[in-house]
Amino acid sequence: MRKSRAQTAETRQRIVSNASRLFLTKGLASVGTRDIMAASDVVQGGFYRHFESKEQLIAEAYQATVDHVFAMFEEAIDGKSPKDAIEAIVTMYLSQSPTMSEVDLCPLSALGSELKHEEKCIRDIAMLGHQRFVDLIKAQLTLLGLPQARIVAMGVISSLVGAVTLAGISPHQATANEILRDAREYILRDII
Amino acid sequence: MRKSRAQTAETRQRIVSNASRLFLTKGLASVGTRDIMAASDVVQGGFYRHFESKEQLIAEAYQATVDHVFAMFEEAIDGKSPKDAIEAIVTMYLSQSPTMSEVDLCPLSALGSELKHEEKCIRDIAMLGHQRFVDLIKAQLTLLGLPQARIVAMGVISSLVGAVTLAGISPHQATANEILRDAREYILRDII
DNA sequence: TGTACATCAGTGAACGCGCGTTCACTGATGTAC
DNA sequence: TGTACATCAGTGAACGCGCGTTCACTGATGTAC
Repeated sequence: MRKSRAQTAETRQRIVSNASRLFLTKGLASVGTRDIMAASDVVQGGFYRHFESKEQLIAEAYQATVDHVFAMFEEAIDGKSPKDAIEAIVTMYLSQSPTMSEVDLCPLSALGSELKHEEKCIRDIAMLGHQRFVDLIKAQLTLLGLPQARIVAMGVISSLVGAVTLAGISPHQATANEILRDAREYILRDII
Repeated sequence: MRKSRAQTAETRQRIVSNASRLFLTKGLASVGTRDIMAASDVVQGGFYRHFESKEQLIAEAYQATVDHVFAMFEEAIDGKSPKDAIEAIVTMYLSQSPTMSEVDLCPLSALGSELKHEEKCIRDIAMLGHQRFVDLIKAQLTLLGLPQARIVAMGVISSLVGAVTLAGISPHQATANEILRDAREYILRDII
């Protein structure tokens, strides 16, 4: 039952992709290797033909998510003025939600406090993603001529992550929307 | 081996107190009923003499933490001007850290994304704490005469929660400190 | 107030369950000649 | 290019482990008379 190299690569990618989605929506701890394999139409035992451990898959899935989120950001700001670019990113970031089925999630907000208890290699990947996000915002703020671009960029990102985290906790959609709407106003208030 | 009512109440309180500390530092999922009972010098089986389920303990521990954090806030701002009060709360909030052993943690930041997957009753308690926090900040901002006090209060809290969450993820203390320092600057910049 | 009984806090072992991981096995694919 | 063998992706069952929870039991405490 050995598969061709192309099929093997395709299966592996399908596993990473399903893992990303499941981890983001249900958390790292509550998604098991069986769930991921079942979603990928492979039996549980096959997991270790592709990955050394669940942790390695978490690392790969995280990295894939980061890359995907940044590809979306790049696409969203392409050709826009710095002002419009920042507004687009903030709006897009604050639109992510588990209830909106097909919206992509930022792992910093989706996993947040869960990452604290992961191994260093995963936290390193997470913080590299954070740094990349800071650089992206900072570059736009600098183009805008805003003073203290780094501090504002750091603050903006903390606000974004906090707002999405809090909105995710709220059992009431109205409260969640209020948190996100107010965060948008708060962040853009002195930029645009 | 039945204990007196006073001793029973004392044991129960010890369990809640230990549970709060353990949950805040290690997360809800990774702390078991055995860990909590062992830390409280009671054998695991005794758990269900005091609580119906782990979930009920989580709810009580969460509520106790919220009350404790607000008691600290009230004490910190007592007699201060609105400006000083806000600065005190922001500084205190951003000083919390698992590495600083005896600092108290806000459950919104400490548990954050983990709360998403908890039952409604716990998320309700969490959002009541959030609302209380918003009201506290909003009241001070209103005293300051700041326009849009509610929006700013919501934004400030999102920033605080996001910054502490991100700082907790960072494996490097220097990066964590930078996140917290920048958040402080970002938040206070247009208030003080 | 003193006694006889019911209550129940704490004990320590056990339950079922789901988890991450391992294993022997299979047969199509890849490789070496 | 064709053949003979080694590789290894996928299978399905099993492993040990820790979890939340349950249980029968003990004996000091609380209650009823």
